[in-house]
Amino acid sequence: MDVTITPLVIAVCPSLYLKDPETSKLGKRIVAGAIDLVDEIGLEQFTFRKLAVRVGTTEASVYRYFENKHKLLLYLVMWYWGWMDHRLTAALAGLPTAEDRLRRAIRLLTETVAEDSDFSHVNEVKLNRIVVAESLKVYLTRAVDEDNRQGAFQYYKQLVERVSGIIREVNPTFAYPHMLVTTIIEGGHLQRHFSHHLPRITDAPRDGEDAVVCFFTHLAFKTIS
Amino acid sequence: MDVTITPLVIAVCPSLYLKDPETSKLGKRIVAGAIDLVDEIGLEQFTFRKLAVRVGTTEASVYRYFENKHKLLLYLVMWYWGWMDHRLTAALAGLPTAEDRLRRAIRLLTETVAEDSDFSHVNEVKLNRIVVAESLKVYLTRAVDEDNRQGAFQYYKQLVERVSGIIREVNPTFAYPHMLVTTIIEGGHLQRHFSHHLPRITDAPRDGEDAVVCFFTHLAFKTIS
DNA sequence: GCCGGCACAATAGTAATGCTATCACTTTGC
DNA sequence: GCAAAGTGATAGCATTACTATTGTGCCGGC
Repeated sequence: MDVTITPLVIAVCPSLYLKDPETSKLGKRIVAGAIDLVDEIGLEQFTFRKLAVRVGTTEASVYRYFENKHKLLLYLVMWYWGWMDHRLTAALAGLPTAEDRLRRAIRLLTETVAEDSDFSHVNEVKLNRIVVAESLKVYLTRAVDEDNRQGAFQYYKQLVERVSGIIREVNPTFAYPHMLVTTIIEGGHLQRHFSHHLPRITDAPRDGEDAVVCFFTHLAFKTIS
Repeated sequence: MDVTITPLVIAVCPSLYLKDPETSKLGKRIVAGAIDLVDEIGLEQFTFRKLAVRVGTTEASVYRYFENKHKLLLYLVMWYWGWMDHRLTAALAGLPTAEDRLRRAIRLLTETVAEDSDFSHVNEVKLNRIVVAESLKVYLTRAVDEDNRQGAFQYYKQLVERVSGIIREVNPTFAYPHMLVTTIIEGGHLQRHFSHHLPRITDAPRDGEDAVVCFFTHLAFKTIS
């Protein structure tokens, strides 16, 4: 058996950084530290000064890698979608029917990431929490159009396109595959967030299953049927 | 015919303001000015100093009404949900079947607000755009739990509860009515936002209909069937 | 009509944040 | 061994978020 670990290379759009953090030790410490710190204190409280202290460097050095905290968040979120796209591809490879693949994809997209793959300096469990709690802010900005023009959302679009393709396989006449995919992804995050903070506007799980996964699986298959 | 205009009184949770803006001329100018300004420049660029200049008052005076811009946004968003709840109640009153009422509710919640009712100092068209573009930030904050404990989200919860009730009328065995409602509301906003800024991850409307309204109506009825 | 209180204007000021600049030292690549 | 690049250290400025102080006009109560 081949035990070579495929080096997980996720090439985030260069417009998101000034200097590629993957190319230096400090860069990786900055990314890893940012994930720790945003997960701990939230994006609002997060500043480059605090990050610098945490990582044991200076504010100016952080600014050599990232323009500002919005770009850094965008970098993290798009890294996540690049990673998720790899994961998805691997998980769906062996599945025979489009229905199976769709079911598996929805599960992967809506369930909580439970274990750190330890491939890289990135802690995927923490990153998943960040994505759930903060990633929508990446789109809800005046800078969306500019970021979009620079190709920042490429990995996200690619993943949405992939899952839309599966939906079209299941039902070629369904008119809204993209809207369904983004509704599942972002709706999943939101329901996860609500279940922690505003439980009264969500619903209890049935049969000990994960309510979010169940709900969106049910919703998807019914909607495209 | 009775031409008395019911004065639209929306009592937003007192924890959201320091001094009720409804009780003074300046308070109303602050609220109206905030809606104009956030709609124009977005929440990120919005500051109390700019608002004060726009309204012709001072920063310190604005701070007498609202603690900070997050609370002010929360005030605006909850005013919107109070207003929407009134609207919904009025629009559903005459409809005979639960299906009709659900269909109407989904339309009201997902379509764009096209005309300013002119009842008040609040411009509902602009406020609707603000809610679409910024309201999710109200929940995606470390302060959610505290805001929630103070009852800030009351109007939102009330509206979710009302629509959930209709869903239960249509299908009493459906397990996830709340999740479905919040998915429709917030998903609707997000799709509307995406259609303006990231059209490639949405879908074109069919038959000249509004794609967002169509999609969520279809999704809802299929999901609960 | 006078008085007290309130709302607001005007101004000042502090601390934190976001971001830039400079310079010296060290590591790395050739 | 040298040039170039990367980093640390420090300083600094503009803006933001928020608070405090003081004076003035207005309004209602007596």
